[in-house]
Amino acid sequence: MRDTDRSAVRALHLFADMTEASFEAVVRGSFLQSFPPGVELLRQSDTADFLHVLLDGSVELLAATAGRETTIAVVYPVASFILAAVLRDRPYLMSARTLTRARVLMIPGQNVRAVFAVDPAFAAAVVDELAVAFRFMVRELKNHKLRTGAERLANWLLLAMDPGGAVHLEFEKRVLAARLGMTPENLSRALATLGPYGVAVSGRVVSVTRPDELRRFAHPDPLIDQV
Amino acid sequence: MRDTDRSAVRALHLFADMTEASFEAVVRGSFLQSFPPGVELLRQSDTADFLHVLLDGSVELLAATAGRETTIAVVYPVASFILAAVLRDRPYLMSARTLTRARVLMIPGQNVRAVFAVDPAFAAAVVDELAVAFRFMVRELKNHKLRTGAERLANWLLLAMDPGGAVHLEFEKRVLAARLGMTPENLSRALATLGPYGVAVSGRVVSVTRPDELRRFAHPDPLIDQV
DNA sequence: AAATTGGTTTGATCTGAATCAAACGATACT
DNA sequence: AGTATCGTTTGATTCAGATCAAACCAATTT
Repeated sequence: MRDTDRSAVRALHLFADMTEASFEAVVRGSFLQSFPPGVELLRQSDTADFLHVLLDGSVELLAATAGRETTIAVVYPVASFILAAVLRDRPYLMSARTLTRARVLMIPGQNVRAVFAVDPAFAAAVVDELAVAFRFMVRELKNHKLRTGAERLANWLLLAMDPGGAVHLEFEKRVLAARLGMTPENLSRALATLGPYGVAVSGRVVSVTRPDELRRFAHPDPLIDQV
Repeated sequence: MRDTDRSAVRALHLFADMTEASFEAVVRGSFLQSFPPGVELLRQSDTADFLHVLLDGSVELLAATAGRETTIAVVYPVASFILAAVLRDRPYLMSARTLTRARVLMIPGQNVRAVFAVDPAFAAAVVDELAVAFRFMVRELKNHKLRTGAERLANWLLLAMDPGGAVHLEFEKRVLAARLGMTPENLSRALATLGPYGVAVSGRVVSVTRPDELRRFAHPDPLIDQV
């Protein structure tokens, strides 16, 4: 690993407080790798050999059964993924696929488990990360079970818009659709249904002209949307 | 706490490996309480003051927003709940309500966080519990997004049936419906649609006469259904 | 400039599930 | 025994989304 990468990794919440010796022990045998878009990083049901930490780009977590497939979450830097599988040394429950070009740090699961046992600061950081991940999953489940597609979209827009009310999509709409748990066709329709609440689309720019009205439609809820 | 309760609690996975001193520190200020059915143990958005451990009975975890409500999970003994909120000292994301008469051990969140910092065995158990909870949530999300109601029911029956193919429901069908994420009406219809695959209902007993056929319909998947 | 490509939008249809409403059935109560 | 109560079932309707299909549009290639 290059020195500049090393210090970037060291600064991550997960590794910030641990001792230098522990950090060495975790990083030994790890490798940092770049991937092009659309690469499958790991497949559900494989055994959890490496903890993955996303440093750049974006990664989609997805799950499949009986010929169907769904996006569970989209990961942005800096975040670890599949920590739970690594800690328990069990098979992955989800597959992971790069959406964009991505840089990923891969840490042998053994290292994580070994250092966890001896460095309390690392243990605390791991628990924190895991608790956040758990709560994220609960939020996602609530978002999905308690809201319609248009409502999920409205709340997403309210969070993503800049102070001027503009949202610049930095990825394809199909990706946003997957992230929001709907088909591209339905995203298109959902955007149309938000028209009367002051939402207008022009290519990759969505403008929210009457945020208060959109908020009334969206019913934002800190227990779901808050980061 | 009575001695017999004390040793029951001590035997829990979460507390089994910790030192006696740590256990004392966790349990000091905890209390064991019995509740009748239908009692709200905690409400979403309240601050997480107590870690709850269910010793007897069953508890429903539910979430609400904008006037809608949904069941997230049903907890059976012995299991902790809302561990993540307690560890992070953040508001609960879900409410909890007893389904049956229930005995619950309530541990001050401070105790959990304090002992976590000093007892590695306890820290390890906490992480284990949390990782299991996370993976449970992923499974639930997959179960819900990738399957129809009838399929969820079919898989539930396959897991719940005894070797003779009988399932004795020990709760009302409305509770099962909530657990499976559907309305009571749709549970009734789902049971009817499974008729051609050898499922017959008689009061609170469901019999599966042709398990292999039901399995073909259900597409059981270890990454979703396995415990 | 014409053609190809791939993402997006629009329209029509179909399916899964919620809702509304009424009937049904078992149990507890008077 | 008769009656209220509550959970369950059945039927009709509505709604949210997925799917299928075609049109559209923009960017790039030839």
